[in-house]
Amino acid sequence: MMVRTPSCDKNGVKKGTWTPEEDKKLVEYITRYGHWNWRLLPKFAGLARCGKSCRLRWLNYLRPNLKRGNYTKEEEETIIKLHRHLGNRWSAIAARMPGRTDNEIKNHWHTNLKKRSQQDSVATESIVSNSNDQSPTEQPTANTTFQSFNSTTQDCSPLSQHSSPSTSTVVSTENLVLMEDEFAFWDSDTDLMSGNFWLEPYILDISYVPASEPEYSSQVFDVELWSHDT
DNA sequence: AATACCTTCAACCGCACTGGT
DNA sequence: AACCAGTGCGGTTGAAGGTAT
Repeated sequence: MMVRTPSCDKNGVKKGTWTPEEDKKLVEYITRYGHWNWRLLPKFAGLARCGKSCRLRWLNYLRPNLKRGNYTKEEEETIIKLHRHLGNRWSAIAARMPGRTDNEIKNHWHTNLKKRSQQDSVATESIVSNSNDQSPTEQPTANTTFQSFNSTTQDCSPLSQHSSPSTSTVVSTENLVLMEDEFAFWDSDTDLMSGNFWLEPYILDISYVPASEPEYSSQVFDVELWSHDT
Protein backbone atom coordinates (compact mmCIF):
# COMPACT_ATOMS: atom_id res chain seq x y z
CA MET A 1 0.00 0.00 0.00
CA MET A 2 1.04 3.61 -0.47
CA VAL A 3 2.15 4.59 2.94
CA ARG A 4 4.59 6.78 4.73
CA THR A 5 7.58 5.29 6.40
CA PRO A 6 7.04 5.24 10.13
CA SER A 7 9.20 7.72 11.93
CA CYS A 8 9.38 9.59 15.21
CA ASP A 9 9.88 13.26 15.87
CA LYS A 10 12.20 14.60 18.53
CA ASN A 11 9.62 14.12 21.25
CA GLY A 12 9.17 10.46 20.42
CA VAL A 13 5.81 11.04 18.80
CA LYS A 14 5.35 8.50 16.05
CA LYS A 15 4.53 9.59 12.52
CA GLY A 16 3.73 7.82 9.31
CA THR A 17 1.77 4.67 8.69
CA TRP A 18 -0.57 3.37 11.31
CA THR A 19 -0.05 -0.24 12.29
CA PRO A 20 -2.97 -2.63 12.86
CA GLU A 21 -2.05 -2.64 16.55
CA GLU A 22 -2.33 1.13 16.74
CA ASP A 23 -5.64 1.03 14.89
CA LYS A 24 -6.92 -1.53 17.33
CA LYS A 25 -5.91 0.55 20.33
CA LEU A 26 -7.54 3.65 18.91
CA VAL A 27 -10.78 1.91 17.97
CA GLU A 28 -11.02 0.16 21.29
CA TYR A 29 -10.40 3.33 23.23
CA ILE A 30 -12.86 5.47 21.30
CA THR A 31 -15.48 2.75 21.32
CA ARG A 32 -15.21 2.60 25.04
CA TYR A 33 -14.58 6.17 26.12
CA GLY A 34 -15.22 8.37 23.11
CA HIS A 35 -13.00 11.12 21.76
CA TRP A 36 -13.49 13.61 24.56
CA ASN A 37 -10.12 15.32 24.06
CA TRP A 38 -7.98 14.55 21.05
CA ARG A 39 -4.82 15.95 22.57
CA LEU A 40 -4.98 13.75 25.64
CA LEU A 41 -6.50 10.75 23.93
CA PRO A 42 -3.26 9.18 22.66
CA LYS A 43 -1.78 9.23 26.13
CA PHE A 44 -4.78 7.47 27.65
CA ALA A 45 -5.09 5.08 24.74
CA GLY A 46 -1.44 4.10 24.98
CA LEU A 47 -0.50 5.51 21.61
CA ALA A 48 2.74 7.31 20.80
CA ARG A 49 0.92 9.62 18.43
CA CYS A 50 -0.17 13.21 18.47
CA GLY A 51 -3.84 13.97 18.91
CA LYS A 52 -4.15 15.33 15.41
CA SER A 53 -2.89 12.11 13.93
CA CYS A 54 -5.37 10.09 16.02
CA ARG A 55 -8.24 12.33 15.00
CA LEU A 56 -7.36 12.08 11.34
CA ARG A 57 -6.96 8.33 11.47
CA TRP A 58 -10.30 7.95 13.19
CA LEU A 59 -12.24 10.32 10.96
CA ASN A 60 -10.76 9.20 7.68
CA TYR A 61 -10.26 5.51 8.20
CA LEU A 62 -11.50 3.88 11.36
CA ARG A 63 -14.83 5.58 11.92
CA PRO A 64 -17.78 3.23 11.42
CA ASN A 65 -20.00 3.34 8.33
CA LEU A 66 -17.29 4.59 6.03
CA LYS A 67 -17.45 3.53 2.44
CA ARG A 68 -14.11 2.97 0.88
CA GLY A 69 -13.24 3.41 -2.78
CA ASN A 70 -15.62 2.37 -5.55
CA TYR A 71 -17.34 5.65 -6.22
CA THR A 72 -20.60 5.24 -8.07
CA LYS A 73 -21.42 7.39 -11.04
CA GLU A 74 -24.07 9.14 -8.98
CA GLU A 75 -21.57 9.94 -6.26
CA GLU A 76 -19.13 11.34 -8.78
CA GLU A 77 -21.80 13.51 -10.34
CA THR A 78 -22.76 14.74 -6.90
CA ILE A 79 -19.18 15.66 -6.11
CA ILE A 80 -18.81 17.54 -9.36
CA LYS A 81 -22.05 19.43 -8.81
CA LEU A 82 -21.25 20.24 -5.22
CA HIS A 83 -17.75 21.33 -6.12
CA ARG A 84 -19.16 23.59 -8.80
CA HIS A 85 -21.21 25.37 -6.14
CA LEU A 86 -19.07 25.05 -3.05
CA GLY A 87 -15.54 25.10 -4.42
CA ASN A 88 -12.83 23.38 -2.42
CA ARG A 89 -14.89 23.19 0.73
CA TRP A 90 -14.37 19.49 1.05
CA SER A 91 -15.86 19.15 4.48
CA ALA A 92 -19.07 20.75 3.27
CA ILE A 93 -19.13 18.43 0.30
CA ALA A 94 -18.42 15.43 2.50
CA ALA A 95 -21.26 16.47 4.78
CA ARG A 96 -23.65 15.84 1.90
CA MET A 97 -22.17 12.46 1.11
CA PRO A 98 -22.75 9.93 3.86
CA GLY A 99 -19.89 7.52 4.35
CA ARG A 100 -17.35 9.64 2.53
CA THR A 101 -14.66 11.75 4.14
CA ASP A 102 -13.40 15.14 3.06
CA ASN A 103 -9.92 13.72 2.54
CA GLU A 104 -11.17 10.89 0.38
CA ILE A 105 -13.36 13.18 -1.70
CA LYS A 106 -10.50 15.63 -2.10
CA ASN A 107 -8.18 12.88 -3.27
CA HIS A 108 -10.77 11.49 -5.64
CA TRP A 109 -11.39 14.93 -7.02
CA HIS A 110 -7.74 15.58 -7.76
CA THR A 111 -7.07 12.16 -9.19
CA ASN A 112 -10.26 11.48 -11.15
CA LEU A 113 -12.80 14.26 -11.32
CA LYS A 114 -10.84 17.46 -11.78
CA LYS A 115 -10.02 16.84 -15.43
CA ARG A 116 -13.52 15.66 -16.15
CA SER A 117 -15.06 18.72 -14.57
CA GLN A 118 -12.72 21.01 -16.48
CA GLN A 119 -13.60 19.31 -19.75
CA ASP A 120 -17.29 19.67 -18.93
CA SER A 121 -16.97 23.36 -18.16
CA VAL A 122 -14.96 24.00 -21.33
CA ALA A 123 -17.66 22.26 -23.34
CA THR A 124 -20.37 24.22 -21.55
CA GLU A 125 -18.51 27.50 -22.06
CA SER A 126 -18.21 26.98 -25.78
CA ILE A 127 -21.91 26.24 -26.03
CA VAL A 128 -22.79 29.29 -23.93
CA SER A 129 -20.46 31.60 -25.86
CA ASN A 130 -21.98 30.46 -29.12
CA SER A 131 -25.50 31.02 -27.93
CA ASN A 132 -24.64 34.40 -26.36
CA ASP A 133 -23.11 35.94 -29.42
CA GLN A 134 -26.03 38.27 -29.87
CA SER A 135 -26.46 39.01 -26.20
CA PRO A 136 -23.69 41.12 -24.68
CA THR A 137 -25.35 41.20 -21.24
CA GLU A 138 -23.27 39.14 -18.87
CA GLN A 139 -25.15 36.31 -17.23
CA PRO A 140 -24.04 35.33 -13.76
CA THR A 141 -22.56 31.85 -13.64
CA ALA A 142 -23.11 29.44 -10.84
CA ASN A 143 -19.71 30.36 -9.47
CA THR A 144 -20.22 34.09 -9.47
CA THR A 145 -23.59 33.64 -7.90
CA PHE A 146 -22.08 31.53 -5.18
CA GLN A 147 -19.32 34.02 -4.57
CA SER A 148 -21.99 36.62 -4.13
CA PHE A 149 -23.73 34.35 -1.72
CA ASN A 150 -20.53 33.85 0.21
CA SER A 151 -19.79 37.50 0.56
CA THR A 152 -23.25 38.38 1.74
CA THR A 153 -24.42 35.50 3.83
CA GLN A 154 -21.39 33.51 4.77
CA ASP A 155 -21.91 33.99 8.46
CA CYS A 156 -25.35 32.53 8.47
CA SER A 157 -24.71 29.63 6.16
CA PRO A 158 -24.59 26.24 7.80
CA LEU A 159 -21.94 25.39 5.27
CA SER A 160 -19.76 28.23 6.35
CA GLN A 161 -16.45 26.66 7.14
CA HIS A 162 -16.32 27.65 10.74
CA SER A 163 -19.85 28.60 11.40
CA SER A 164 -20.76 28.60 15.01
CA PRO A 165 -23.57 26.37 16.21
CA SER A 166 -25.79 29.33 16.85
CA THR A 167 -25.49 30.65 13.34
CA SER A 168 -25.80 27.18 11.92
CA THR A 169 -29.08 26.43 13.50
CA VAL A 170 -30.76 29.77 13.77
CA VAL A 171 -31.42 31.28 10.38
CA SER A 172 -33.33 34.50 10.26
CA THR A 173 -36.21 34.89 7.86
CA GLU A 174 -34.35 37.65 6.05
CA ASN A 175 -31.33 35.49 5.48
CA LEU A 176 -33.40 32.53 4.49
CA VAL A 177 -35.13 34.58 1.83
CA LEU A 178 -31.79 35.81 0.60
CA MET A 179 -30.41 32.32 0.51
CA GLU A 180 -33.38 30.97 -1.35
CA ASP A 181 -33.04 33.78 -3.83
CA GLU A 182 -29.33 33.36 -4.30
CA PHE A 183 -29.66 29.64 -4.70
CA ALA A 184 -32.60 29.60 -7.00
CA PHE A 185 -30.32 28.34 -9.74
CA TRP A 186 -29.78 25.15 -7.86
CA ASP A 187 -33.31 23.93 -8.24
CA SER A 188 -32.92 23.44 -11.93
CA ASP A 189 -29.52 21.96 -11.62
CA THR A 190 -29.80 19.40 -8.92
CA ASP A 191 -32.15 17.90 -6.45
CA LEU A 192 -29.85 18.75 -3.59
CA MET A 193 -31.92 21.73 -2.70
CA SER A 194 -35.03 19.69 -2.28
CA GLY A 195 -36.24 19.13 1.21
CA ASN A 196 -34.91 21.12 4.08
CA PHE A 197 -31.36 21.48 2.86
CA TRP A 198 -30.19 24.46 4.86
CA LEU A 199 -32.07 23.76 8.01
CA GLU A 200 -31.18 20.11 8.11
CA PRO A 201 -28.65 19.39 10.81
CA TYR A 202 -25.31 17.96 9.76
CA ILE A 203 -25.65 14.62 11.36
CA LEU A 204 -24.52 11.81 9.19
CA ASP A 205 -22.67 9.34 11.23
CA ILE A 206 -22.31 7.99 14.68
CA SER A 207 -19.61 9.11 16.99
CA TYR A 208 -18.59 7.74 20.29
CA VAL A 209 -19.22 10.31 22.92
CA PRO A 210 -19.36 8.66 26.28
CA ALA A 211 -22.45 9.19 28.36
CA SER A 212 -20.36 10.36 31.27
CA GLU A 213 -18.85 13.24 29.35
CA PRO A 214 -20.14 16.74 29.86
CA GLU A 215 -22.13 18.91 27.47
CA TYR A 216 -21.48 18.34 23.80
CA SER A 217 -24.54 20.19 22.65
CA SER A 218 -22.50 23.09 21.34
CA GLN A 219 -21.08 20.89 18.63
CA VAL A 220 -24.12 18.89 17.73
CA PHE A 221 -25.00 20.89 14.67
CA ASP A 222 -21.57 21.62 13.39
CA VAL A 223 -20.24 19.99 10.28
CA GLU A 224 -18.38 17.62 12.48
CA LEU A 225 -20.37 14.44 12.62
CA TRP A 226 -22.21 14.05 15.84
CA SER A 227 -25.07 11.70 16.32
CA HIS A 228 -28.45 11.74 17.93
CA ASP A 229 -27.94 8.59 19.90
CA THR A 230 -25.14 9.60 22.21
C1' DA B 1 14.40 -7.50 -16.94
C1' DA B 2 15.44 -2.83 -15.77
C1' DT B 3 14.17 1.64 -14.89
C1' DA B 4 11.89 5.86 -15.56
C1' DC B 5 7.77 8.08 -15.13
C1' DC B 6 2.95 8.46 -13.54
C1' DT B 7 -0.91 7.67 -10.31
C1' DT B 8 -2.91 7.09 -6.01
C1' DC B 9 -4.08 8.12 -1.38
C1' DA B 10 -2.80 8.02 3.66
C1' DA B 11 -0.84 11.18 6.37
C1' DC B 12 1.35 15.55 7.61
C1' DC B 13 1.53 20.60 8.07
C1' DG B 14 0.18 25.21 8.75
C1' DC B 15 -3.35 28.22 9.47
C1' DA B 16 -7.86 29.89 10.96
C1' DC B 17 -11.53 29.73 14.05
C1' DT B 18 -13.87 29.17 18.60
C1' DG B 19 -14.38 29.25 23.38
C1' DG B 20 -12.44 29.96 27.78
C1' DT B 21 -9.78 32.76 30.97
C1' DA C 1 -8.48 43.19 24.63
C1' DA C 2 -5.15 39.72 24.61
C1' DC C 3 -3.73 35.32 25.08
C1' DC C 4 -3.99 30.26 24.94
C1' DA C 5 -5.63 25.54 24.04
C1' DG C 6 -8.25 22.64 21.30
C1' DT C 7 -10.13 21.60 17.02
C1' DG C 8 -11.16 21.46 12.06
C1' DC C 9 -10.02 22.47 7.37
C1' DG C 10 -7.63 22.54 3.00
C1' DG C 11 -3.19 22.24 0.71
C1' DT C 12 0.63 19.48 0.13
C1' DT C 13 3.81 15.64 0.54
C1' DG C 14 5.87 11.28 -0.22
C1' DA C 15 6.22 6.43 -0.90
C1' DA C 16 4.20 2.21 -2.95
C1' DG C 17 2.00 0.38 -6.86
C1' DG C 18 1.11 0.65 -11.76
C1' DT C 19 2.37 1.48 -16.47
C1' DA C 20 5.22 2.73 -20.31
C1' DT C 21 9.52 2.51 -22.63
